[in-house]
Formats: sequence, C-alpha cells, structure tokens
Amino acid sequence: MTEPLDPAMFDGCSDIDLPIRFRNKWMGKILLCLEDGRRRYSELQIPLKGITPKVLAESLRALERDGMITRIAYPGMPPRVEYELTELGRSLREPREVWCKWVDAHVHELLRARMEAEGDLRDLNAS
Amino acid sequence: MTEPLDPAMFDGCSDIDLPIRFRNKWMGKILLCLEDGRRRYSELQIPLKGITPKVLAESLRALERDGMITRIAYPGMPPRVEYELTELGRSLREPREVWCKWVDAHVHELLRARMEAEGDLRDLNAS
DNA sequence: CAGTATCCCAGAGGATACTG
DNA sequence: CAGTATCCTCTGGGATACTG
Repeated sequence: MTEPLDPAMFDGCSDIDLPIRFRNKWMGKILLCLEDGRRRYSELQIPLKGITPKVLAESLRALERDGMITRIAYPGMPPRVEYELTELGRSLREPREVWCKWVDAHVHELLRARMEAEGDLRDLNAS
Repeated sequence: MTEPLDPAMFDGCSDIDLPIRFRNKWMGKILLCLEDGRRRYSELQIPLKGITPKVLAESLRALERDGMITRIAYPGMPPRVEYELTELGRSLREPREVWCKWVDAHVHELLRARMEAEGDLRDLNAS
C-alpha cells in the first residue's frame, strides 16, 4: 500500500511553488514572442491581441527583474526600445515545449471531459 | 533578420492559453500528492499545509471536471472518500518533472536576479 | 470525515486618457 | 514610440463556522 504522505512534503521544495510569477496570464506568450529575436514594445502588442499597455509594461518589468529578458533602449526621438531573451529566458524553451506537446496530445481529452461535466450540469438543472 | 510577428500568432494555438486552470495555486501540489496512489480528502490536507477545506474542495472539483482525477466515495458512516489520478492525470507527470528540473537547475539564477533588482530599488530609494 | 455556507480581501488584470 | 497615471472590476483564495 501507499505510505502516508509526509507533512513536510514540500519543505524546501521550491519546485512546485516558485513559478508563481509564471502564473501570470501573459508570460508564456511574451516569452514565445521573443523566442526568435529581439522585439520592440509596439511589435509585441500586435500578436498579444488585447493586452493593455499597462499590463504589457508590468509584465516586461517583472520578466526583467527575474533576469529573463533584457531591455535595450536606444537614445533619441522617437524612442526605440527592444526586448531580448537572456540566456536564462532562452532556457525556458524546453520546458515550455514539453508542456505544449502535452497539451497538443491531450487537449481533446481535456475538452471532452469539460464538455461532459457541462452536460452533467445541464442534466441537473433540467431535473 | 527576424521576420515580423504574426498578428494571428496564437490563433488556434491553445497550447499557451489553455493551462489557465493550472495557474491555480494548488493544482501542482495536489497532483503530486496523488502521484503515488489514492488519497483521502483528510490525507491531502496534511502535506498541503494551509489549504482551507473550501479551496481544497474547489480544486478537487475542478480537477475532476477536467478528467484529471476520479472521486471514489464509499457509502457508510463516517464517510470515506478517495481521490485517484486518471490516466490523463498521470500523463502530466512528465511535463511537471521537466518543469521541476528547470527550476532546480535555474532557481539560483532567478533568485539572484530578483535580489539584484531589489538592490537596485534600494539604490534608487537611497539617492 | 468530508465537506458546505458565508463573508471578506488583495491583487491581477482591464479601460481609458495622458505624456516625455 | 513607449510607456504612465487613474480608476475600476472581478475572482482566486483565505478565515471561520456549521452539517449530513
């Protein structure tokens, strides 16, 4: 039989808890957008449909603080700023791709499960 | 040079957007707790230090709706309920481990980056 | 034991307008 | 162009008490 769970199971185990910053809605997309080269602020806004300037700026600052990206500002008018992945930021590619592969492979099961759950709810409401 | 970013970059690309449910604070830990066997509700509360019954119940319902776990209720008094990973739930192990390995390998760089950022802030405040 | 039922709050994220 | 500044909403998650 399975052993009892250790109360200290996660002590010193930052592995699971740390990625709070990656629970950010846009992080994954921003990182992906930067994966094939430097991008300007305004360039990022295009594929990131719906992101507001405030949220994009905040997300970029957070990624910068975490050492995931570098901000490169060119002096002059009009301003020109580019963002680029650091080595650390680039190293995220592998885990992200593994995750994406999982989703590709299982998204249908997941959606089906959710739809069945919805169906059950409808049944309940109907009764 | 890098090509312009496609405005429709994420169209039909659920890969990045879908895991909203996994942005849940406790999902990773719950899944991990279930990884080596069935667990009772009360057993889960122990390593998940600090989780409230409401949040644990909500998380379990969500995981169930997504087809990640199964709820097994034994009739009788006092009640006894066990949770178990489904095949789908078990398949999450690999991506989770890849992610954990990334954190293990890079947590120091991340923490150092954050501390440096803090330092910069202090410098600013001091000036 | 395995949960609900209530109430509450911080903070993530959005809308809009403005600026060096 | 590359952001700030404000204001606002919403909901994930916590605290506490109660129950079949």
